[in-house]
Amino acid sequence: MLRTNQSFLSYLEQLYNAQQRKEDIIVKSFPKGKRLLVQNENASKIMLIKDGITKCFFTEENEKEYILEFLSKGEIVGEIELIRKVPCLCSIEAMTDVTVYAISIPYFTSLLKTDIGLNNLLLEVFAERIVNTSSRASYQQLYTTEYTLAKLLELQSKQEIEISREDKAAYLGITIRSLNRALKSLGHSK
Amino acid sequence: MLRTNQSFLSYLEQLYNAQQRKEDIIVKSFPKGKRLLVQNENASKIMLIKDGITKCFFTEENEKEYILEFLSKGEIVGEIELIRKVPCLCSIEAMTDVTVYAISIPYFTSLLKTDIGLNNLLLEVFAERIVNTSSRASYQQLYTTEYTLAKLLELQSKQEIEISREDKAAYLGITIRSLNRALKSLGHSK
DNA sequence: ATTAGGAAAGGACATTTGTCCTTAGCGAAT
DNA sequence: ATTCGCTAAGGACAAATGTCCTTTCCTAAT
Repeated sequence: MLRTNQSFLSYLEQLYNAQQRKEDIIVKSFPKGKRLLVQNENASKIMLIKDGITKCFFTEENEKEYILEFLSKGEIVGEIELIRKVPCLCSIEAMTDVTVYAISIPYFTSLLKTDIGLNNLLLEVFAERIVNTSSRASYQQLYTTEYTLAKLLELQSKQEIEISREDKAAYLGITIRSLNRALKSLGHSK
Repeated sequence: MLRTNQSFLSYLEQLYNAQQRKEDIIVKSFPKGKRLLVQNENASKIMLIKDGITKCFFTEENEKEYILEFLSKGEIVGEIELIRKVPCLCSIEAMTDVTVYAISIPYFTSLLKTDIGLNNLLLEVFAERIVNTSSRASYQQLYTTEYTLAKLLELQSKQEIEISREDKAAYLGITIRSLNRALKSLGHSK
């Protein structure tokens, strides 16, 4: 649920340190609450999270939010949009202060065409995401809220994140009211 | 919903015709109803659909099915499991008679490490799948059944597939009973 | 300490969805 | 044509979820 990717982070640190001109990859910071990417807008950079925690979420036309995943160290954002040449599918918001490696589009494009190591790393990331997203879609449809909430709480307790009730509800795709009921029936009344 | 990929198909036809030893890629057939991959079993080949229509679905522990997508010409299966080195996440079943290019694991692995063209094709496929799966997960959670059913019917009418009621329900993650109700309220009573 | 304002939690009702069982519809065999 | 048997559709009730509004709780100001 809180995704990280140490090998991708190492790979990018290497690229960052190796560059002569310090223009292809720069380090950027986002304070808590700021958005790294905004849904429907064009991404100006590909970013790889160096530190901090973000949430990746859709805002549907009916104003409801749906959180896809929580992204942390070593996770990349904006690359899907570049590959498919479309505006941002979802927003990425800093849940803590965040720093990123911001990679220029032309540089990243050239890497895509030449660097098989990057390609392999990306394939692994994508494979992982497909597995997560699709298996979550499946069990959220087919199981009760209580079951999926229990799974979320379990995952949360294994990691160090603090997830607000709003975010829990948005992750489960339910209302706060339903979340409260489910929490109560799981004995997490407080 | 019915996914196809002409460029990947052309790419593979080229590889198939180019091979000296006719062992790396062979053509295989599956009659309607047969499974190309079975959930939780290990895939012995990577397959690319040459002709026919398949469905890709999870079977959850509570016996319910959830259809992720319908795959046709040029779509690849088994590659995610290879990349992540895990057994099949879902089953792929032939909805019509199907023929595939079956690629040996060692050959595909070597292509992954050397062929940037294949890597780029795969990245595009993966990006597409992530977009589809995640945006579907989002609106299935946040919109009414009627809305998503209407979307399914619309997509179906644009393509040439016949989808049974069971499969429609499995695609929407709802029961047949709910599907019937939704169909009636949309005026598709028959 | 008291009170006012605002946000979070919960009650009540409406709507949706699932389960279970009955009824209707259809094809095959006689 | 009639009946048997199976499958699909729908009714009735139960459970789950959403909406709306009231109540409770917390904080800050006096």
